[in-house]
Amino acid sequence: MPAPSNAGTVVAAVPTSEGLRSSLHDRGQRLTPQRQRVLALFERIGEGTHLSAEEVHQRLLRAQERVSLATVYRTLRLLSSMGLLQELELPEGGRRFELAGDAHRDHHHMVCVGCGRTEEFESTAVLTAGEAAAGLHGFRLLDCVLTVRALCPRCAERS
Amino acid sequence: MPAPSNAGTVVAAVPTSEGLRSSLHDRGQRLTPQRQRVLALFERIGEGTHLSAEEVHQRLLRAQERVSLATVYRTLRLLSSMGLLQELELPEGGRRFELAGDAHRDHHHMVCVGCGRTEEFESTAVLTAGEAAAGLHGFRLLDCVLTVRALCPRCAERS
DNA sequence: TTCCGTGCAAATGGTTTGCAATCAT
DNA sequence: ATGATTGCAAACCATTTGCACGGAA
Repeated sequence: MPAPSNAGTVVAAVPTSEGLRSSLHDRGQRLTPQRQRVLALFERIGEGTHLSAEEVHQRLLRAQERVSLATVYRTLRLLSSMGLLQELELPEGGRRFELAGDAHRDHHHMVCVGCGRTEEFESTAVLTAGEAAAGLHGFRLLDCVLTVRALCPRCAERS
Repeated sequence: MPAPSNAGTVVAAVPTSEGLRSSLHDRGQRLTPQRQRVLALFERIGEGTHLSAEEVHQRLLRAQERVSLATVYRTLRLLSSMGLLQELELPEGGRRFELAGDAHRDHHHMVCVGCGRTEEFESTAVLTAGEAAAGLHGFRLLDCVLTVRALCPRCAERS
């Protein structure tokens, strides 16, 4: 299922520990090992993967990095509010998060309602449409997420 | 082209009691007053409005139509699986439902993350993009929902 | 030293489910 | 009559929160 889309030339605009530290300080908050661990996890796995809070917790445990589940939740919310992570609303599971990047204002999902298989794709047309709608109502666009519900070839066959 | 519906007589695109009855019978299920009431509520309010399970329950109570909350949940799931309702995933509140119609393959939402105000808009460009993506991966498109996260004029001002 | 952040456990709130009674067919 | 459906309440589960301790600044 690897979409070959994630071609090269990705200039890391992703905050590392130092960037994260100053961002937090600007808000009167602190850099903690837990926060570093959560962000580092997302950086490690790259932009393509969506994780639930539970999955983040499990992966950290597996990596010998102890972070309580409650803190995972708090940190996911924090990093999202800072714009470092993006929250997704996929039809299937509950809340999921992925690393935010500039590319993500224009990064969409197609989910098979039969088996849950998810493909990602990009489309500037969608972003353009979102901006048009925002302008029309005087809104300031933050990001737009298109979720295409569909049947994958295998599931389409069975129905 | 999902939901081919009734061939021949093109009367109501929206199944009324009779249509609902036969659809249910095809699945070995029954037409009950509760199911009629829930569907009728959505038909009454039209396509534009999204209701949570709790809101459906409240509205039915207000209309003197007693349906337990548990049954509301069961019925919403049932009607969605039949394609009569469409489940939305708006960032703000939990699950919401609205009447499904062909128009909804191209019917999108812009949500203010500050106050929850929601505007709807249409864009054929989005549907086109979704179809392109579906074709690319061999998927069969069911519908596509674009959620634009944004700040409404009022909330934008305060930040 | 100051308080922000963490871990734990308890609380929460939306959604689901077991079961006996009820109703559509 | 038969089995699907309902209502109720208890069960569930993901997420949030109160509180005391520990650690960044």
